[in-house]
Amino acid sequence: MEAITIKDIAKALNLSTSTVSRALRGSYEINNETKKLVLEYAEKMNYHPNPIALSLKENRSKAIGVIVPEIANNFFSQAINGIEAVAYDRGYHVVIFQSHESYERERSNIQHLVGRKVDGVLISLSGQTTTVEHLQEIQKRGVPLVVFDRISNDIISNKVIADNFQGAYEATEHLILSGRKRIAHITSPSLLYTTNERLEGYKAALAKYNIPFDENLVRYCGFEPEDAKQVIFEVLETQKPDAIFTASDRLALDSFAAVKAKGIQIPEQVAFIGFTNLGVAHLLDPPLSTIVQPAFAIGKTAAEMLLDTIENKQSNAAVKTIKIPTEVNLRTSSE
Amino acid sequence: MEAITIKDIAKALNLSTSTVSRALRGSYEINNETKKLVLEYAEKMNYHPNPIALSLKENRSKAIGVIVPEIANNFFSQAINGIEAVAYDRGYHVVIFQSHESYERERSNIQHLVGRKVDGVLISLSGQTTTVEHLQEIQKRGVPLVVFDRISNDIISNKVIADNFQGAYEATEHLILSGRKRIAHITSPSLLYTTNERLEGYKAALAKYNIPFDENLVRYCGFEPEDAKQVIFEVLETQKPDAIFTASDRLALDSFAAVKAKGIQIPEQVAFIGFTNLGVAHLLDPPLSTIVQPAFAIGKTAAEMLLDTIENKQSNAAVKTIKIPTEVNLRTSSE
DNA sequence: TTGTAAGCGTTATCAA
DNA sequence: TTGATAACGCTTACAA
Repeated sequence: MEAITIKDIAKALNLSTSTVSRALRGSYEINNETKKLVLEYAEKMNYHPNPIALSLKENRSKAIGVIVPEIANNFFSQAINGIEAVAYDRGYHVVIFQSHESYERERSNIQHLVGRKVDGVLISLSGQTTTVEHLQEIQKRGVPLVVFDRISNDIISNKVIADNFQGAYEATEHLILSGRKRIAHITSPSLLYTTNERLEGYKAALAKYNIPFDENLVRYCGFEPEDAKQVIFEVLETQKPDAIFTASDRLALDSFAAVKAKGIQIPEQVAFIGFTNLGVAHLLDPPLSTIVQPAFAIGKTAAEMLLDTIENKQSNAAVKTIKIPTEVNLRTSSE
Repeated sequence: MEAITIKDIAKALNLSTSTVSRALRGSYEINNETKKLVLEYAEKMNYHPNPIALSLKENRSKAIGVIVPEIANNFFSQAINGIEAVAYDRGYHVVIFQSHESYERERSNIQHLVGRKVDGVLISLSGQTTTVEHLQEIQKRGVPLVVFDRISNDIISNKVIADNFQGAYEATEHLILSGRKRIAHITSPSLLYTTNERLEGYKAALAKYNIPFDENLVRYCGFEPEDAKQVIFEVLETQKPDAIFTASDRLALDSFAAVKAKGIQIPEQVAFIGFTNLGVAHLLDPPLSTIVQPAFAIGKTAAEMLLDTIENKQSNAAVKTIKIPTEVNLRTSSE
């Protein structure tokens, strides 16, 4: 069951490989008879062009590379879902790598991908990434790049993110309108772009209702599970907030558990949350309001931008940053 | 910033491409001086062999294909995590496709992958797949195959699954030991292999404690969200179970919500559950016991089997099915 | 309308 | 110890 090649067809039909090649791609300069002959034989023998040979010839692979911190994370797996959907429709393959929040691993992944001659790269930066030379490097090589969600101001490229400002604003406003004044904000590391956007949304809502911003109510938290517990207990103890606004499902659940464990009265809680836990937020008591990251749409949009760039190769196109609205599900506790 | 090739090195150093090639791979028949010269220059110019050219030459791609029903599913994204970990360590790339539970899409994915000349395929069958000709086809082409989780008896190949029998047995036993007698089992479609394994585990536990098996307590449920609700309400109404054992996190949460909504007393509930919701099961009231599918280990094991097969090409190796134990977290409600 | 030949980057065979 | 050449599968000038 070895795969059949153009050469096999040529031999069988007593033609040259070039004639067969042209016939297969429907070139106008080929006799209709010959064309039909070739096409029928190819069909019969279940011929498929060898994509590796094509890649070598044309110096492209019809594959795109995706680098995410962790695949097993609702947000990223949803995003990959969106990416795969677009790629499949447009005849591209998706090659996946994880950086595991490591800068070194991310560099290595990039190397692999450019070595593999992917036609473009979609990346969400690792938590440790502070320099973007590796990204500039692939840009210099002419490989199109779209950065999504974990973006950086240092790299000039197309970007896609959730509208974190809007989500944070709406969520904070909801808490204020339900009577809360001391709203703790437990969030991701301060150097992430999204962290800042959320903080600004939070601040803007406070400002609108003339509540002074108190930085004692804000806590930045790394990705280690241990960090979270400490930070949460500490802010609950020392600041006595009357609501909590957390920046991830993990932080949301940890703070929820902390509230329960301490028997503290926190009737309102809001979380930036991933996809799967959506079904659970309203089952908790008090129920969690959620700000759902539009992960699928982000992946889809990023992939579309990338493939458009790859296929049009508009060198004049200006880079842009697209913000996708978050979906805010507000729930008030029935105190 | 075009990539540098062996030819460039040869020209620069006034050598032939074959000499350079040999020097780079450290062939013993090359003068040490020359070798050093070449290696240093290659290093300096940041030379990397073109994997596509290698693939064409060696008729392999150092890439494996993965087909799963849905990426954005905790179980599968965890499994892909395991797959990627192994693949990365062993220098393989992972190309991802989703079947979206569609047989046609699965066929198409397989076509793409063999067309791409992947060195092997990892697949978890779609819910609609009832025939395995497409898999036999790739086996005929000599492409190694490992089926994981959603397996089929019709295909003869290496397989990796969770030990669903053991998990279901332990969970059911736990419910029995906490005093339950009418344990409803809400599970996946009856033709899936795992569904049957779980049912057998459930039955075995009942048998051990002399509780007669009552098929009225068992409900099979498709992947449509609508199916679930109906089935759950119906079994709660008509059968008045005193415990529920569900086969997925979705079913678990839906039944939990149903119990709450109806105000029914179901103090014990157990679920086969994915990864992320783990953190939430104990926060519910009553808490859910969980049977965690060892998704990462399944992916890892499957990938290892596949790469071993690819690299050893032992044609004499008998196929085997590996069962990975589930992790059972038992929680009793404090009635 | 069809064929010949070169080339994509690499390695293997054979010759020098 | 090194070099010339063919080959992997395909496309495309250029020739016929």
